[in-house]
Amino acid sequence: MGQRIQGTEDLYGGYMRAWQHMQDVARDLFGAYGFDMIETPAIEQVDTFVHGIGESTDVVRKEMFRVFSGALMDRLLESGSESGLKAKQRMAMRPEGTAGVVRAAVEGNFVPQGGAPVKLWYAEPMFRGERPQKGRLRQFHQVGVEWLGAPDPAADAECIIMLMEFYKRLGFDPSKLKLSINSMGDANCRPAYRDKVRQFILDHADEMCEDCIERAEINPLRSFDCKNDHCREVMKAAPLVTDNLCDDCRDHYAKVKQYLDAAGVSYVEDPTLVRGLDYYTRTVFEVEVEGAGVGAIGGGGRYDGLMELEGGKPTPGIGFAVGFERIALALASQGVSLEGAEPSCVYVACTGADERSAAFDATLALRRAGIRTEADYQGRSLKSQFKQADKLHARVCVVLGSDEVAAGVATLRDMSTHEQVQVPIGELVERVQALLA
RNA sequence: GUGGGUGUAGCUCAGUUGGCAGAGCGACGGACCGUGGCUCCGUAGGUCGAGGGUUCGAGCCCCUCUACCCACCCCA
Repeated sequence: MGQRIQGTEDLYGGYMRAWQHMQDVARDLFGAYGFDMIETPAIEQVDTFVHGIGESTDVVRKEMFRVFSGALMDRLLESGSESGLKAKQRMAMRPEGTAGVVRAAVEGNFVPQGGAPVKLWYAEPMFRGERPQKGRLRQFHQVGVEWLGAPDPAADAECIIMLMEFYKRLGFDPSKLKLSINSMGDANCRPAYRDKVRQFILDHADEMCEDCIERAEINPLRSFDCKNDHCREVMKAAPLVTDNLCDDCRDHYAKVKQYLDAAGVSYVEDPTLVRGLDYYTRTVFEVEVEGAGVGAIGGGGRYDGLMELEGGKPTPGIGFAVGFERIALALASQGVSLEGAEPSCVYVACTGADERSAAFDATLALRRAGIRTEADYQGRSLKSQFKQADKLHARVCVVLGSDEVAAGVATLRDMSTHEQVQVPIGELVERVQALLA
């Protein structure tokens, strides 16, 4: 017998309804902000992710699931090297959503020269080859948005405002959420700043952990959120992005904050907030729930260079992603369930084999009218049919016994008031509808 | 990749020094024979994660494997 792969989950029952509920909330809210849904393939060329996410990131270096056909895999095992592969033969399952959407936007020319911005949202599984733990899976689900072609800082602010509204609609108490924002600079000012930090780490190499010294060359900014307390202490003296922004970036950041203030969104400025994917420029943000212990429940930022990295024309972009599983955990820690209520139904009970076909007819008639209807398929006693109806949260139970069938009527029992009425079988559907209304 | 923990009924878990496999909840049936929730009574349900070892005897001790959980790294 086969087994489920570690770090993957089957979604069904209440958990499935929770995922669907999150998508419904997203559709409503993001729709009001003008976003349309997009679905991109779960597998893309490795290059799409390498160019976008960045070669130096852990996500690309060790967490991507690579995909090969059986025949290709045989050849690879024989030759012992993938150096002879064409780009299209080097595939990976998407570890995040942005790179694929941007690739699609380049390929489909979603934002033609001088064209209007395009706003897209997605709800898709993502794949990362890491060891599972709390709030971390190998296949997990994200809802995210990408807004391409809008350089205006108002877009940054609107994204963040929409994100915070999303949490609220999912059931979070906004006062328990911590929104952190920062600006990471752009192609003009970041390289110089990055060098400064690299130099700072090297100057303090004797006081810092091995990881940080390694980071100095690969991605020095990551040392700001090193788990090592001493490293963080040392990094407190390191140069801050905020002091090293170029005029345009400083101005942009100031306007984003201005818009957030105007909208009454509270935030914390965190000059050490550095999102782990290389494509971010200028505004970055992240949301955590106090005491939930599941890490960030969402994050995003601006990526003005990404369209070019993916082979398109220079086009600004901004977006965020929210992890479903973490949202569910974080909400649970706040005592809120993401699951929608189990759907109610109508139950058709009958007293024996002779009445079964009358029950069959009634069940079909109700379903054809769009009413969720259940019945007994195990030949159980009337008593246990009622138990079943109760368990299914039936609001109305239709009883078809020998008396009813002989008289051409059905008994309708309102399960909450216990009131029963007999109705002509021909009026069954409308009388049930009246009870449900 | 590294480290720690756990695995016993559908679920949550007890199980003493190695001595007949347990409870609560749930499921099912009945009391109420054509009516659910409450109460009471009863019934069913087990490869004790898998394999090997020690022993008269292993859920318990030893070895190997495996799955899951948690933590590091990184991230949603």
